Amino acid sequence: MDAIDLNIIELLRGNARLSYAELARQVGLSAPAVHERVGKLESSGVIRAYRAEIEPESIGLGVTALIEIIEESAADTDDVLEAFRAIPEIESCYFMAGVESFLLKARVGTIGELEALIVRLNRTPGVASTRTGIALSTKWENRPQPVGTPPA
Amino acid sequence: MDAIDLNIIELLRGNARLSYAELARQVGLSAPAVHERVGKLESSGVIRAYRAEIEPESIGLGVTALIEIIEESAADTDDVLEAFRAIPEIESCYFMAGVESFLLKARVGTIGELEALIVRLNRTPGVASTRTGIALSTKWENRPQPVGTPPA
DNA sequence: TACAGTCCGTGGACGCGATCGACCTGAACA
DNA sequence: TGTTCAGGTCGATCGCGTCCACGGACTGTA
Repeated sequence: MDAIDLNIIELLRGNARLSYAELARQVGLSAPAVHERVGKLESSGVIRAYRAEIEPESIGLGVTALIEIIEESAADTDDVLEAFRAIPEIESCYFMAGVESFLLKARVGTIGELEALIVRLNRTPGVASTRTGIALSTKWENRPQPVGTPPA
Repeated sequence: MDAIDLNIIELLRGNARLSYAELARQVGLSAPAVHERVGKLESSGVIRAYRAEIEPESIGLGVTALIEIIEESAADTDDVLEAFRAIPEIESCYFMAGVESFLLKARVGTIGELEALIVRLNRTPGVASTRTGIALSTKWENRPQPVGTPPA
C-alpha cells in the first residue's frame, strides 16, 4: 500500500469504470502495472466491489428509513443478525455502542411497505423494540472522502 | 425504463466494471444497444456514479459514527447544510422527520478525530446540539437489493 | 565487491471490446 | 398506405485488456 495504490483507490472511488489505460496515465505507470496493482487490491480485500450508484426513486425505492433496534437482554446477537441479513430491504447494518444494538438503513417503495418491515422487525426473535426515523430527503450518500494516511 | 433497463441496472449494481459486451450477452441485446441504454440511464440521472467500494480500515478510516443533529429553532437549514457539505468526513447526510433535523454518517481515523469533528459540528451556526453513536462494527453496507417495480 | 534471488516495473503482441456509421424493422399516426 | 421515428443489428476500425519475456533496483550472503 503505497502512494500509487492510494491514488488508484481514489480514482476508482470517483469512477469505478475508468479503464486501466486511463488509470495508468493518471498515476504514471504502464497499464499492466496498474492492472496487477488493482488485482492485488481486489484479492487482498481492500477493494470490495464495484457498484453503480442508482437513484433510488427510479427503481421504486423512494422511502428511506433508519431504524434503531433494541435487543432483548437474552437475545443471541448472531441469530438476530442472520434474521436481518435475510431481509433484503435492509441496505446497511451497523452494530452500535449504546442501548440500541443495531442501526439499520432500509429502503422501501411505500410507507405501507415500511410499516410491514417494522412489524416484521418487531416480530423477529431477540428484538425487544424498534425506533424508526424517516429520511425526508437524502442530501448525499456515500460521498468518497479524500484518502488520508493509511494505518501504520 | 423497461425490464431490460432494470436488468442492466441490477447487473451494474452487482459489478460496475462489467463490459458492455458482457452486459449485452446477459440481457440478450447487442453491445451497441446496451451502450446506448446505459448512456441514457447515465444522462437521465438514473445511474449517478460508479464507485469502487473500499474497506475503510485500509485507508485509515476505522471509526464510523452516526450523528444526529438538532437545529436551533431559528436556524437556516440551507446554511447548515452547506456547512456540513464542506466537512469531508461526512459521508452521508439525511434530512429527517422528527426532532433531529439531520442524521450524518461520518468516518474518521481515530476517536480523537471524531472528538474534533463533534466539536466542529457543535460550533456550526444553527446547530443546537448533537447526539453521536459509534458503530462498533459495520455488518454490511449499501447492499444492493433486487430491483422492484419502478414507479408508475 | 560480486552474485543470486526477488519484486516490480516496461514493452511488444494479439485478440477482444468499445464505438461509430449505415442500414433495417415495427409501431404510431396522418 | 406512406411517413416518421425509436431503437435495434451488423460490420469495420481502433484502442484496450491481458499475457509474456525481459530488465533494473534492492537485499542478503559469501
